[in-house]
Parts: sequence; structure tokens; C-alpha cells
Amino acid sequence: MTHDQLKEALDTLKDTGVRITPQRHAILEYLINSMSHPTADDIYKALEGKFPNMSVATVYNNLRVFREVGLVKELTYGDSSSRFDFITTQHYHVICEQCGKIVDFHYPGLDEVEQLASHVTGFKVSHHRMEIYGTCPECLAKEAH
Amino acid sequence: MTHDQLKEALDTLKDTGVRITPQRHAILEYLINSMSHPTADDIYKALEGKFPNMSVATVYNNLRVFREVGLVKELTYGDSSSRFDFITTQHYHVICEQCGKIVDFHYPGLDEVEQLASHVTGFKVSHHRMEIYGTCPECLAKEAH
DNA sequence: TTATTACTTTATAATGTTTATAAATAGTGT
DNA sequence: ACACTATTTATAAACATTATAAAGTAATAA
Repeated sequence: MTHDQLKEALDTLKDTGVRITPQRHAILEYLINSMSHPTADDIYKALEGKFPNMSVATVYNNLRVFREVGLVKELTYGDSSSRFDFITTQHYHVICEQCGKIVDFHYPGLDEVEQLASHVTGFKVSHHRMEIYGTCPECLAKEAH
Repeated sequence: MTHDQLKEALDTLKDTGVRITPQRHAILEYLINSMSHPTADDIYKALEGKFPNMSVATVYNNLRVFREVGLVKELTYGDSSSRFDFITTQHYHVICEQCGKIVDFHYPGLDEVEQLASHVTGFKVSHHRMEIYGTCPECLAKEAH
């Protein structure tokens, strides 16, 4: 499974015209296999053995590239450094209040909210539901006349 | 209204044994009146006129104190610096799937999700809806027999 | 396969936010 | 007003992240 994810990710890179370097391969592989949500430094340290000369900047640069291509999500919790997460599909819906159109909106699960809710209320939380409402670009254009 | 909020906040400080200094008063006042979500530096700059000698550390220290006392929420979006928000009541619902009970659950608005949704889909977002589902403590206890 | 070209990596320095420190100052309760 | 202790200030330090320029390397086509 994780092998397929890596292959897909590499295909995504190829399709987007992003070069596949050994460092990028290794960082992606680490992100996919990592259960935790590593910081840039975690990744840097983890790959030190394989790439003794790799620069921290390389890790940051590539995490940014992955994020721009949509492979990786940057998580900013309260602590000092960002955490990075390989994106597996999951989505919410954005709903147009004018025409009813529903657009998928990918976003990592709101684990934090569930955890806090559970902690505060004593509930055993099973899931949550979220929808976002607004006006779609087409209806916005119509409005503009 | 905002005057009451300030008064309440000051009472909270007094009750918690936190000294009320002119700087703290001013920072709280600024946070309450501010519609945006200011960074520490925003606050520092905004109060420069009133407190020409105030140190940046004072702003950071007090924001931490306010956060620890529960008056202020620290928001970490992707950008470089944290933003701070005076906590006004606002809540979601946690719903028991067994007995239907609804419990209020306070949580700062999911601005980040709305912003990202807007950015990705091109929608003009008006609001969102979120509910959390699970089993309440009472029903959990019944289950436990 | 090799040459070419543009993109990447590396090493380093720089930037910017946040925290630590110690001396000076000022709230609070008596 | 006094004494006690928290707080402020000024400064330096720590830390994550980004910028820069030179060296290296992946992809493409001849």
C-alpha cells in the first residue's frame, strides 16, 4: 500500500515536471512510512545516515515543493516548528448557497477538535461533520453584473 | 459591551492573582477592541505611543499569561508569527448518538478551514457548520454493564 | 551514450520570531 | 508608607526558516 502511495507520489512529481532526486525520493518515503507528523528537523535527522551531506535547506525546499504540488500538508500547531503530513484522500464539502453546487474540499481530519471535544465533554467521540457554505465563482460572476 | 469584557477580564486577572499593570490593561484593551487577530508585534507597535519604553518581551510575557489564564487564544496559521485572539464565547455542538443529548462545546472559529476552502475552490465563504458525534458519559456508563 | 540545460543541492549567512537573563521598577496587602 | 514579590525593561541568546551563490546532477534530445 505504502509502496503504491510512493509510486503515485512520484508520478505526481513527474507529471508536474518536478525532478525526482534521491533526496526527494527519500523524504517522500519517510513521510509516507512515518506514522507521526515529523518536523523538518526530524526528517533531516532521520535521513542523516543515508545522506550525510544533505543540507537542512534541502529538506525545507522539498517540503515546500511537495506542499505546492499538493502531496504534503504543513501543520502548524502551537509548538515552535511546523509538522508535515503526507496527504491521503479525505474531504469535506463546500456548498454554494445560490445554485447548490457541491465542491469537494480536501483537508486533513480535524483530529484536534475531536480530541478537545472529547476531553471537555467526556463524550466518546465517533466522528464529526463539517460543511462550508458560500457562493461559487460562477454565481459570484453573475452577481457582478 | 467591550467595556464589560475588559472589566470581566480584569476581574479574572484579579481572581487569579495576576497583577494588573498599565501594560496589561492596555494589551487587553487592544485585544478586545481589535477586530483583526493581531500578532505580538502588531500589539507592540500599536502601544508604542502610549508606552514608548515597553519591551517586546512584555508583550510576549503577557500574552502567555493571558493564554494561561484562559483569556486569550493563540492562533498559529501558516505564517511566521502567532496571532492572538481575545476569547469570546462561541460554540459548536457535541451530539450523543444514543440519547440525542446536545452539549455545548466552545472552540474558536475554524477560520483556517474557511480560508483554505475559499482559496482552493474560489468560493466566497460565508460560514460553516460543524457538529461532533459520539456517546455521552451517561450512555457510556449504561453500556458498561 | 553523451552533451546540454535548467533545476537542485550544498554550505553558509541572514532574517525574523520568540525566549532567557539580570537589574531596575512598580503593584499589592499590611 | 513599607516591605515583599511580581513585573518590566534592555539585552542577548536560541531557534526555525529562508536567501544566496557556487557546485552538482536529473532529464531531454541528438
